[in-house]
Amino acid sequence: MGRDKEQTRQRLIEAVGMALSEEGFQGLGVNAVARIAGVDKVLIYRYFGGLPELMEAYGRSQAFWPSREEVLGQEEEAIRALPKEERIEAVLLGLLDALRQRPQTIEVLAWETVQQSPLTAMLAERREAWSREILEDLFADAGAEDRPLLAMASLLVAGFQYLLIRARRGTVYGGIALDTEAGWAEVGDAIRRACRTG
Amino acid sequence: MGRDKEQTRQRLIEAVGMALSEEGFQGLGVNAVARIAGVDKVLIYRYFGGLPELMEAYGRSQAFWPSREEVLGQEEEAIRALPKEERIEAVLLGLLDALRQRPQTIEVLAWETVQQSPLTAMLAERREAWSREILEDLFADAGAEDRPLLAMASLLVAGFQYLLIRARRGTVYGGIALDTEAGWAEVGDAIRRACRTG
DNA sequence: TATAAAAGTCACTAGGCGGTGACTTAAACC
DNA sequence: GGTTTAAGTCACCGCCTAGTGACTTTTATA
Repeated sequence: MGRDKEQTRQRLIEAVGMALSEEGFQGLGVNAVARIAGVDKVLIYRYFGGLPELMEAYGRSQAFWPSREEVLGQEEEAIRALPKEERIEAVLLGLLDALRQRPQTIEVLAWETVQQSPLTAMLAERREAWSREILEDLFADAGAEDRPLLAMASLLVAGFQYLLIRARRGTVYGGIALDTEAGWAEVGDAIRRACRTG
Repeated sequence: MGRDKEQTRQRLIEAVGMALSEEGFQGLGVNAVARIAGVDKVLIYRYFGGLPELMEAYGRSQAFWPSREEVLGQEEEAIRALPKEERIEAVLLGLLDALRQRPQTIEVLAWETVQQSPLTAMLAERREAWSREILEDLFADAGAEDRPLLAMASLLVAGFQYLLIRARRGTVYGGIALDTEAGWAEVGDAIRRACRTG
């Protein structure tokens, strides 16, 4: 390959994503990333300062969290017209589907549970910002009396995120088969059931 | 200390628990465990065969999951008389409280999400067996039509387990303050709300 | 075209890890 | 009391990691 600093930077950033999907965050180190990028590891230090900064660049380059359109689909206006409970339901189901398409996000979520790093901190902050944004956008009509509903929504998100994390390696959790579509359909039904509350 | 093989074995097993609570499973290795036990690491190999086997002994020595009495408290008979939804609610709230008292269990749960090992497989199997047992014991009257309710229960358990895992390092998740009693009260309310469903 | 600056390579250090063989020391038993 | 056996210590190995300094090669520019 030619000598192109910007391209090499890009290769390194992409290598982080590859390392993450191929080996998980466990096998993430300067040596592995450099090897995957086909580049000398010293360039990680020269171009980024170190692995944490490279990770941060990777974090910035990726859309870890789905857009509102991706979560809500085409029927956004219809969803806005729904009562709060069903709106929550639609958001949660959309988010679950969107996250199932994002193995790298799941990997970083798993990472967040065991390590503090600039990347995980940034991602956590983004996630909180994302939920605040969705909240203000779709639930502008929510008041203090709706706080329990929103707390339940957070609990449900926590639940299926945990299941997504476990599904990477395990196959069953609490009787739910995480490696089958039927199992995830049960999860969807459980979300619906929890939201249909009064 | 005197030369007492059994006592040294015990010290090593306890050291695993200490290492787990003090440094998390990340800082878990033969060197760390031996240092904490105040013992030479070679004894880990001599007495157990290696770290995995020592971990297994630790796994066997610990009651990671609370007993039925611990989850249900004194009012077990009263709970048994409740309708299924409220029974589930009582079990979930009891389990949440019990797990909050068990930092080592939380640590192992976090571990399970990132590593496959004979030990984590064993612990996962135990957890599944535990929930099957509770199910058969407290929900013997449940049929196929109650499966959605039980799936929701699993999702809620997954949710608060994830929050417990995150609470070790993070402080807030989805707007819930994980480092305050008020935050956990919100979680409890969310569980109640989800169970009060038709 | 000569030169300077940047891109990329290579060899090395220091330290932590899991794991092992050879040793010393204490206890148990005849 | 002397000998055997097991408990515990120590020094070391090979491997992998993060990180660095010195080197070569290419490119751009004067």
